[in-house]
Amino acid sequence: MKYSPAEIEHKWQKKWEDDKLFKVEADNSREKFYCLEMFPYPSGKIHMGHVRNYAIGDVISRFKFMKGFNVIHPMGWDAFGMPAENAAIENKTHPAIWTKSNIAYMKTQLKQLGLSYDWDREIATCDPEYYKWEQLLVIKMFEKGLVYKRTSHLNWCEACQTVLANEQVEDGKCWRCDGEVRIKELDGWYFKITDYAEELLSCTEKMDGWPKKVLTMQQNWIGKSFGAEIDFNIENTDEKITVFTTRADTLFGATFMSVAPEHPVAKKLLSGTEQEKEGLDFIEGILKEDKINRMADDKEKKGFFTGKYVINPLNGRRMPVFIANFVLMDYGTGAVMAVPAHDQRDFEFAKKYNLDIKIAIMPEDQELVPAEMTEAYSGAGRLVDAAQFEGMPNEEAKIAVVEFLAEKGIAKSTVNFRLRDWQISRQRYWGAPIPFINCPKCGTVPVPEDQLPVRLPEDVELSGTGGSPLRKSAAFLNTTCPKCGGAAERETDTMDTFVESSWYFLRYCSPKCDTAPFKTDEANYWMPVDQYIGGIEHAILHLLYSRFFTKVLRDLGYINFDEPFNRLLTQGMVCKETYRCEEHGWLFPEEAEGGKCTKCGKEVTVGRVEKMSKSKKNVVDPNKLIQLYGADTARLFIIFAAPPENELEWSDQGVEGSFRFLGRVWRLVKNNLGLIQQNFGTGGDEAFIKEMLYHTHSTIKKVTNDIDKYHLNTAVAALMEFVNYLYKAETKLKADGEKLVFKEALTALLKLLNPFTPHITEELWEEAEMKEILSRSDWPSYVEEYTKTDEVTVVVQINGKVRSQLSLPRDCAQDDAFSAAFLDEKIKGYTDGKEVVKKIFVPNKLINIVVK
RNA sequence: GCGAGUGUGGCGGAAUGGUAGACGCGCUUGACUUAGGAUCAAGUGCCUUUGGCGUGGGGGUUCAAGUCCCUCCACUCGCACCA
Repeated sequence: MKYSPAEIEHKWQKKWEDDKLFKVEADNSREKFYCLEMFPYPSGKIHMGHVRNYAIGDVISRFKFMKGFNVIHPMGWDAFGMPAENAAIENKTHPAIWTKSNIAYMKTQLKQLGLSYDWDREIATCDPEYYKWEQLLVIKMFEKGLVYKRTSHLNWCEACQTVLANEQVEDGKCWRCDGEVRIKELDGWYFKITDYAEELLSCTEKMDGWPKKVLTMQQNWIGKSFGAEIDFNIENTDEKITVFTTRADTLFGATFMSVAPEHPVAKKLLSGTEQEKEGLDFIEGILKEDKINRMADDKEKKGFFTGKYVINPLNGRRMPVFIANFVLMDYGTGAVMAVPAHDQRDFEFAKKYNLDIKIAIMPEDQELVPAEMTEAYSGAGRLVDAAQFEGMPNEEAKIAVVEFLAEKGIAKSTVNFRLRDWQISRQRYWGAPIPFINCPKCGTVPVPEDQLPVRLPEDVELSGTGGSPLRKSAAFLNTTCPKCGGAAERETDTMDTFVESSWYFLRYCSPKCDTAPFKTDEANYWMPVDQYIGGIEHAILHLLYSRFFTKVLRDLGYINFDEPFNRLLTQGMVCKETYRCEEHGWLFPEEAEGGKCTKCGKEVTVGRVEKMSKSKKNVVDPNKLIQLYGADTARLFIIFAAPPENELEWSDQGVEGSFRFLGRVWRLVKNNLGLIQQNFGTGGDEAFIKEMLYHTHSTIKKVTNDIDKYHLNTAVAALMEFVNYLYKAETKLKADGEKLVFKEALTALLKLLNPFTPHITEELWEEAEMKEILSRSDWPSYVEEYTKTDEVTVVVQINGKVRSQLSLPRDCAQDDAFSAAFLDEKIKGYTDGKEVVKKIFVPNKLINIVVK
């Protein structure tokens, strides 16, 4: 009978489901393993990136399951977000309907892959039973001072009609729609993630289960720097401007000051002056620019002189104050002291506007002359023109200058972070409502716990224009203040969807809990996640936010651990070459059959290998793949084709190869069903039996170790080798004892292969009349002794080059090995008449003879 | 510019400092076949083949280097006027 996956895969999926094979409960007497894959956004159907992510997770889960761990392996839906709302506007449906039907379809797709999820733990974040608890957490955070509202200059995506967090602006464009982002002054809600900056940073040093790359990215994003805040008096006033600097040692060289266009002091300085209008226009011009433009590489530095001066606190120098396009309101204090001699940006600015350049740091090996400088000098040196600090090494002066000014109360050393508070307001409908009431008398009042969830109103017509959709529902908007009972308005912003994904892994621990977000004892049992798997694109956003939430929930007393994810595996992208027809543009692979466009017959241009994407049409539909080859082949190919963290290049021929391999497994076991069902005595060719034991046990060892290290591709390679060997061994079987060992080899093969291709192995297992379900059976163990052969091949090198090979008894003595080597004919040819200078012996491996 | 990483056959990829190229794809030859895009067997780094050369280039450490060190080159990713 031929291997036909379609027939067997459905059967086993149903069986596992009916038996609730992967349903788990917390059990303190057993060691747990939490395997988690990043949950998907229900966009409509799954793509190969999902398949790869879940295939990797499933191998690990099933492996740990067979190893006897209490494995929690949940799945759910990151169900709030823009596409549902856009689809609703387009199709005049409700986002909930669109989302739910997508979830239903994608769930059938996931089930077709035979993934070992405990579906009883499924959650969807758009479910009020989910966001109710999120709202509660936000209120708890508010009570702790970790949530606040303020007006500021925010990133606004015109296409999405909403605000974006800093992290969500990539290359000046919206992370989701690639639309242009500009600055808009708006009210917004914030999470005080900056309170945790220090801990989020310091914990990265202990997170050795994460890829270094991701940790570095997070460290850079948090961006800790040591420096000082220094006050500068505004000339002829009592007011001051505070700057942040990491180079207090260069203060003697500060000749002007630059402030961000958004800085409140900018308008204040201009106020009432004759250049006020011109100055305001200048500010306006910069703020109006979109983010791509403003952040452009070669952006020219532009400034506007406010007409006002500040006084250098060290030497009393009058420093003109400029509004400058390159100063960031977001970083430090939004104002910088400009030291053109020692800062390249200030240097360029000074050259352009003809401002003073004063040397403050003189290097040992050259003499800086302002007029001759072509770029700023930012290296080390001694202070010059520096009063009592004259001649001091600049590193010392960084501290000394601040201490001196601190005594006068005009400076303090500070630590500054690049990390900003997390802006969570979105002016959209399809998100969790922010649970506050704005009362004209009492201000911001949290919605009382017993009134949660604040549900999304059903009566909103989505148009995509005209501001926040929730404002259009009178029933939602108008309410009474829980404090004073007076008329009040509900907050109409909804939360950034990254809030939902910041704690979903906790909800999985108690998905049905209706008294709390989750049960503390269950979370403390299951968490932290032992293995988290997902795309590198979440290196900062989702992973940083989740770490923040975990720490907050710990401090709120919900949980007792510091970090959510012990180990992180960032799987690589799934790529494929692109096809293009000059007339029809990008083509789907099936439209480029035989190098000709199926629409017009023209020659197809084969492009580079790129990430599979709808826009370039270089996609392979998981449904079709499963139809053609079955889920087992799809899983096997994806695991085998590349290490999990590498890019995976799609290869139709590679898929065929994986399918062929499963066919070989199928025939091998089918041919020997009778043998497996029989019982055998002992006896037979001892060497042959030893050989079979060697192959079996070293394969068990290799596959076990490889899966532990997540070298999944080499584990599969070892299984392929094993199957190749078993085909050879099969032809030599005679005696009972040989058949017995061969039978054991086959059962080991099925077990080892099961995490990768569970359906075919389960089917063969059943046909072999094994009693229990394979997925529930034990992982095979190996006997170390069997993994060693009696004879070993020892290579003989002359001067480091391999010249011969010897077959020697395992662990033979050094002297015996050398004598054997010197007796070897080939070696004699190299050693005769030569002086042996040195002899190296590596047991069971190698001999190196150095001759002269 | 700063930071991180990667460079191995025709391709994807293997190799605790110890036989470079496991495994797979592709290719070659053969077998079985009405047929082969099924299956099986053998072969497959390169060359001027008793041998020589080979892991991006150059240098170094070592008995021994894909692996460690220095340097250069190329590519990828992340951050990017962060004061």
